[in-house]
Formats: sequence, C-alpha cells, structure tokens
Amino acid sequence: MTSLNKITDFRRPVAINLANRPTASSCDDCGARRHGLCDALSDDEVGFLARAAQHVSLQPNTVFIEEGEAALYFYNINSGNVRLFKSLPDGRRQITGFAGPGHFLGLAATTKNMFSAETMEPVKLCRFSRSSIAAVFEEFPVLERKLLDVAMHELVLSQQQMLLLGRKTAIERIASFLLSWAERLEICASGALPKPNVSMPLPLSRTDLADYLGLTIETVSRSLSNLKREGLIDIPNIHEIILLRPQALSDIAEAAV
Amino acid sequence: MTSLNKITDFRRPVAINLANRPTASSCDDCGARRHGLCDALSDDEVGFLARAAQHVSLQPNTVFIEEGEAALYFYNINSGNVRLFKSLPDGRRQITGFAGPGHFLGLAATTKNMFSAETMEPVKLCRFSRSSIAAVFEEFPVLERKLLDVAMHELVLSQQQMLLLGRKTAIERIASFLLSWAERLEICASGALPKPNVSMPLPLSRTDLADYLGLTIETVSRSLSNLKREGLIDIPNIHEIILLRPQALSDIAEAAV
DNA sequence: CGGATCATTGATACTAGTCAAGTCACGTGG
DNA sequence: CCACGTGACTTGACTAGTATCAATGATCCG
Repeated sequence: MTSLNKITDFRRPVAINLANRPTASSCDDCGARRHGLCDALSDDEVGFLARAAQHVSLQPNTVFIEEGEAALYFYNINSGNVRLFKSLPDGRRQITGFAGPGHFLGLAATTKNMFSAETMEPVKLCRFSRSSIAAVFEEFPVLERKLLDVAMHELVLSQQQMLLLGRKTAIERIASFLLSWAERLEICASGALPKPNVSMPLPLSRTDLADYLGLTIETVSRSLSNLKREGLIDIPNIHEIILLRPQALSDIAEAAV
Repeated sequence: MTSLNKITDFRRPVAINLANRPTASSCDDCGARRHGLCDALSDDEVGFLARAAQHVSLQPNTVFIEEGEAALYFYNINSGNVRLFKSLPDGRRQITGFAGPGHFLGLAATTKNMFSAETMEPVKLCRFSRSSIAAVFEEFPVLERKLLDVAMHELVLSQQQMLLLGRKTAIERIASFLLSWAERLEICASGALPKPNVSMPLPLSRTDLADYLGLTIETVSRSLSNLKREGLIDIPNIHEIILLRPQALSDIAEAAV
C-alpha cells in the first residue's frame, strides 16, 4: 500500500477519456444484450437499466479501472475484451483474469478498486454509478441471482489459477492455459477436450501470457517452442495456435501419472 | 481430469462419517448464529433454515468435500476451521483458502465439487441438500445478497493470492501472509497495519503454509528464520508469531521501492 | 525414556529468470 | 519495390532463487 500511484510507471496506458458518451442509446443492437446480466432481463427491464447507464467507447490499451482509486462506478462490457490485473510498485504485474461482453466489473463492496482493468482492443461498455446500482438491484432482484452465479464461477476459475500459479511447472502452465483458452472460446465443452487439430485464435501478446501465467516472456516462448517441437501444437503465426494433440496437452496440464 | 481418485493417495485423511447427526438442533447457541449467513436472518427465519439442515460434527483432518465427487450438499460452518484445496494426481497440493464459522461452502453451480475441503480441528457444521437450498433462497432472498457480498470479497482475496503466487518471492509471500493473517484474526483493520510487537496464533502447520503460499516447507522455514534473524518477527514457538516490525514486513510484502 | 512427527539447517541440483543477441513481421518512406 | 526502423518474438548463455536430498534438532505422547 506504499506507493500504488506508481504502478503505471512503465507500460504507460493510453490516456483515458470517459467523456465521449453515447453512441448507441438503444440496447437492442448491443453485443451484450443476450449475454451476462442483460440476458437475465426482459426488454422492458433492460430499458429501465439503460436509463441508469452511460455508454462509453474506449480505445485499446486504456486503463479504465485503476487499483487504489475511488470505486465510483460499475461497468458492464458490451463489446471487446479487457484484462484485469494487480501490480506491485516495482512494476511486476499479475493478470488475474480476462473479461469480455456481458461481464460485470467493479462490484466488490469496497470504496477503492481492488484491481485494475485495461482494454485489449476497442471496447464499448455501460457505466453505472454506485448510487444508481442500488436502485437497480432493488428493482430486479433476479440480477443478484445472476451475479451470484457468475461470481461463483469466477471463484472456481481463480482456484484453478491458484493451483496453476502455486504448483505447476512452466510447461504445465502453458498446456493448462491452452486448454482453458479453448474452453473459453467454446471450442470445446467445459471439462471436455477439443478435437485434435483445431485452430484457435490467441489475441494475447506473449507479455500478457507471461503476466497471466506467472512466467517471463522468454519462458513462455520456450515452452511454446517445446510443445511445437514435440508435435503437440503448431504455431502458424504469433496469434494462432493449432492443438494437434489435445490429449497429450491434457496429460501435461493435469500432470497425469 | 485423468485420475482424480488418486489425490488422497498420500496424506490420507481420517475416514469420513457424516452419519452421526444432531448434537444441537437449536441454533441459539451455535457459534455461527451471529456470523455469516445466519447473521442476516431473524430468529424465526433461522428456525426455518434449521429444519432444512442436518447438524454434523467432524473430527480433525476429515475430508468432507472431495474434488470431483458429486456435489450433493452445501455446508455452513458453525465452529472450527477448514482448509480448501485442489490437488494434482502426483500429490502436489494448493490450498486456495481457509473457511471458519459462518462460511458457506459448495455453492458453485456445478454438479461436481471443484475443490476439496478438510477440517483442521474439530468442526461442527450444518449440511443442506442441493434440493432444499433452492426453497431456502426462494424464502429468503436476502441470503443471496449476503452470499454475493461474501463471494465478491472472496474474489478480492483470491486476486491478491494470485499476485502473491504468480509474482512474489518467497520472503515476500511470507511477509504478505503474516500481515493478511493478522487481518483475518482482526488484529488490525482491513488494509491497516497491526501495532508493533503484537502476538498472533498460527494454527497452521509448515506444510499447510507451504501449500498455501506455493512453496516448500524448507523454504517457508528458511524465510521465517530470515525474518526472525533480521528482527522483524519473533517465533516463541511453532504456532505463535510476534510481529515486531509490521511496517518493515509491509515494505517487504508490497515490494516498496 | 524412546519413538514418531514436525521443524530447522545445510549441501547440492535444477527450473525459470536475467541478460544479450538474433530473427521475424510490419509499416514507412525513399 | 526495396531499404530501413521499430516492436514483438525467439533463442542462447549464464545466473539466481527455490526445490530437492539429507542430516540434525525440537516437541509431543505413550
């Protein structure tokens, strides 16, 4: 807690501008209308919700939630992906997760943000003030149920990630990540393996990958090269991975004995 | 997912026995009556809740939730502490958190348990079947609000733990842990430092500590010895730590620059 | 007192980090 | 169209921090 204002000393983000307001005031064509929270509401209810929201467009690499700052807003992402992370004063960074369309951010019942959030691509989101959200919950208790479901799932994911960060080797982390990423992209069902030879976009940079998996970019690169050399994956280009042998990846990821 | 049934091959737990039923059918003298979920309810409501619950007493080191098993029950802890963990087939273990009186376990909306839970001491808890809980939520929507608050706080804690596991050195992990443990014991307010020279019980074994911090017991022991040699802590006995210089600990924990 | 268990300390090994050089892809401008 | 520059990635050589292996010490309990 000593000097959190320093955490952006490196990797300086694009200056934030939340002033540029509504582009789409209707929710009908919103990318998140059928996802996440809004999916739990009727059209009328979403209309009510929309009147409490400000619609914001953000450029790539914009930090719109900064750890330690006053938590004035909640956010519901409409389009684009963001990374969530925590940093140490000396610049070390841990990405704790990713959030896409339908994800709801900033709900912790604290007055300060407990993590930072940065766009990875152009992002559109709805912003709610903390005061307005209380009324929304009052109006739609179903939202709490929905948020509880989401939060429990996030907890499951973070427990998996703790096992990965605390106990897995570099190659196990990479293999685990590739399979969980396939699940996230819905290339395969939760808990199931993708079919051999499926191709998968990987929009993350090696730096993001390293900061998510608790490794360095060099180790990430070497581990990917190893998996490629062993014929478990192919890497046609930086942002695409082909899972040649998912079962073998799984054996590594789960340390099968 | 290859051979989860092997995870208890070592560290074999005491055989579980959930058959020994009610000791206290009244909630009045329950250790959790003024904590966690039950604190959010009136006496009448708790009475209703109690009729849906089975009261269970467990011996120390009893695994009562096993990862991969069918998730038939929810649990509310009344007294005693438990460790939550995930394991790899070769025995590596990551403790993902601890739960005490008032904590609610097993809520994830999956049909299989996504983690294991083991008592650390004699534990009393209330057990609810998954079917009964739906009715309870129907009856008391306030519980969902409460659970959401708890879940969000758990998420904050697990993000902190991910930063620790992914990016902190051994000595930083130990220093961070000692301060967060002081917070958990309410020796100091959340985010604040304890006063110098406060004594703190540490009921964890070195093995638990290592499995929680992603280290080995040897590294835990060495790091504690270092902190003692440097005069930041004292260790009068294995299960007690005196925080001589909390500010210095914090400087290490947060990597102050 | 003896044995078991857990913790500490020491010596060594190994994984992943650091430092540095080289490669590749891409966009710009001559 | 190609030279150049930039940034991201890969690969190699070496180092450092933590794990592993092993021995010793402390504590508890019968």
